[in-house]
Amino acid sequence: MTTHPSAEATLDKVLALSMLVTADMARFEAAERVTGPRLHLLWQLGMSGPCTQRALADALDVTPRNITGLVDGLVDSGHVTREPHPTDRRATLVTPTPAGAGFVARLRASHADLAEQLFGHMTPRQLATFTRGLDETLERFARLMDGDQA
Amino acid sequence: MTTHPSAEATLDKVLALSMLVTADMARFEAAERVTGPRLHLLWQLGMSGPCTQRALADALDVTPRNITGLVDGLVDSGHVTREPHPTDRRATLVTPTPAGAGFVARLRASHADLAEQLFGHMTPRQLATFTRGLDETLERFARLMDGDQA
DNA sequence: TATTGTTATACTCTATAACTATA
DNA sequence: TATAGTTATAGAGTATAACAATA
Repeated sequence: MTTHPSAEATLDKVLALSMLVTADMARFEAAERVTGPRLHLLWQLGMSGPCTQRALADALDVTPRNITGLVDGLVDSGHVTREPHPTDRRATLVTPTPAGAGFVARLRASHADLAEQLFGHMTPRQLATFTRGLDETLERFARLMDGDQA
Repeated sequence: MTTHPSAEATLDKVLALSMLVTADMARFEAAERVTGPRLHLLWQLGMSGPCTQRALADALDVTPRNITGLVDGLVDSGHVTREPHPTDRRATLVTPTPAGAGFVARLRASHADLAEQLFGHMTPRQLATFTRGLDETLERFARLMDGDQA
């Protein structure tokens, strides 16, 4: 009954899934009154712990000027504070407030919940098979990008 | 050797794939000097054919005011023109120029090429298995969103 | 009255360039 | 001299609200 899918049909489904994940994230952002780039910064901060704006600029791959704006917004919304760097008086340590830490915790919980909703029903074997397909695709992508740079 | 992946690890890989696809698209946009939202509009226009700004606003799920700005930019860059609607003098028909049509053709070719690069090496059976995993995940997502609305 | 698209206004994200304070 | 962060300036995308022309 099912004819074999074309590579293009499969890519379309990857894109569709990507859009749905993005939409789910947008819902979380709207509920928490935090924009995408600010969420990204908070997520990074949750992984790294308090760090300089320069480090955030490198991690998020945006300009230092951009980080200034994002941190300004997150200070206004009460998610982070700027603390003095203990040894370098030029630098500031962007530090989560309790509200900011709570946000990151909810974000992590939401992430885990989505994973469970999407994949929790699969048997370990099904999940392994599907994940292997993802791994292969990610590898192909890595090779593709290496090739284009060379 | 491979322990079974966790649902969360699999979701992380879906997100990683999503980011790579987005990065690939960004490269195309930069090469063509067209921004993401304008590309989206042109893609939609390629599917629908010439249509009103109102129809584009509905299709892209943005405000009519926003479409005005996007079309302004695409008129400036020579990708579309505003033509009078044959029967409704309030409306305009956003219409691709030859340059705009060429852009959409290149976008489609790029899409097909990426699909081939990512999935062309898989056997029909492997591709079918992987695609089935995607289908299941998309279905779970659909159910999840229905449930949240109810 | 309702609809199409625009003007007016405002906010966020993004970038480059010039500048200050510190290393 | 080099680095961390800011001010200044600019452009794109997004939204709401008020308005004009037309249906």
